[in-house]
Amino acid sequence: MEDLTEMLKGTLEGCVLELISREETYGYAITRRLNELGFTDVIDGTVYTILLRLERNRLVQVAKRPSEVGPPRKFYTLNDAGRRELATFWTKWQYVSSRIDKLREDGA
Amino acid sequence: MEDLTEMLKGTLEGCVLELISREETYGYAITRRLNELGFTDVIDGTVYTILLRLERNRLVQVAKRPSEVGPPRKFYTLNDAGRRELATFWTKWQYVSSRIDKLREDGA
DNA sequence: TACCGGTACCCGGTGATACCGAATACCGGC
DNA sequence: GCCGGTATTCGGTATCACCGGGTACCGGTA
Repeated sequence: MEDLTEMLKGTLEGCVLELISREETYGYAITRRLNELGFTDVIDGTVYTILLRLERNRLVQVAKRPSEVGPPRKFYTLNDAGRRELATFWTKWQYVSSRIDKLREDGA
Repeated sequence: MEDLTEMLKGTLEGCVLELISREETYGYAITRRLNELGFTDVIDGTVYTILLRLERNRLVQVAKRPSEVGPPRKFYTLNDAGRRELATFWTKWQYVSSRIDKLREDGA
């Protein structure tokens, strides 16, 4: 699928939040997971900027732990603010996507 | 619904294309229509920038005609390139929205 | 020992996009 | 003559995903 970057704006961060909410995880693994899920062109640099933003906005808890196969990993967990943010993200997504689908179908 | 601007990035232009494809129309009317359709906070300034972009990218045909209730209107119609753009927009939307919905449901 | 690929993270800068605020202008009615 | 509704334009702003490069840890191999 050709360039989707503009369409991912505002939604990619929510996807990352969702993945973190499932289980404690780290940037490299999140990128891999997103690629598997069809977001094939999302690269690690993008995910790291999102993670740093989440950290700056105090939506996540961070724990650095060593890895046995490479440099240390930064593991992320949602805090209460993060869970609220995730909930409002899905509310917004539901709202926007339903309106767009509606506009597409009966359109006018 | 609170601030949706980030989530509309990359999709609002497609919505405008869709509305134009339905019938020849102009900026002010498009804004009104979008507001009715649930995009309540989208303002005329935003729509006009999109329209000028469509014009610059040669996706629309433009015809300026007088109005009986105000200043002249710029009516827009899709050309072939515009129709192709609209088609690829919906393809992308289908792709992205289905992946996000999937990620939400069975998530991992 | 030196190198290389895979793992893992960070940072400065870019381009695209929706939004904001102000300005211009046409029109009818009070 | 002013005000609200109609109609468009423009310069500037904020945010976001992306790009390119850099740093660093680790195991295997030549």
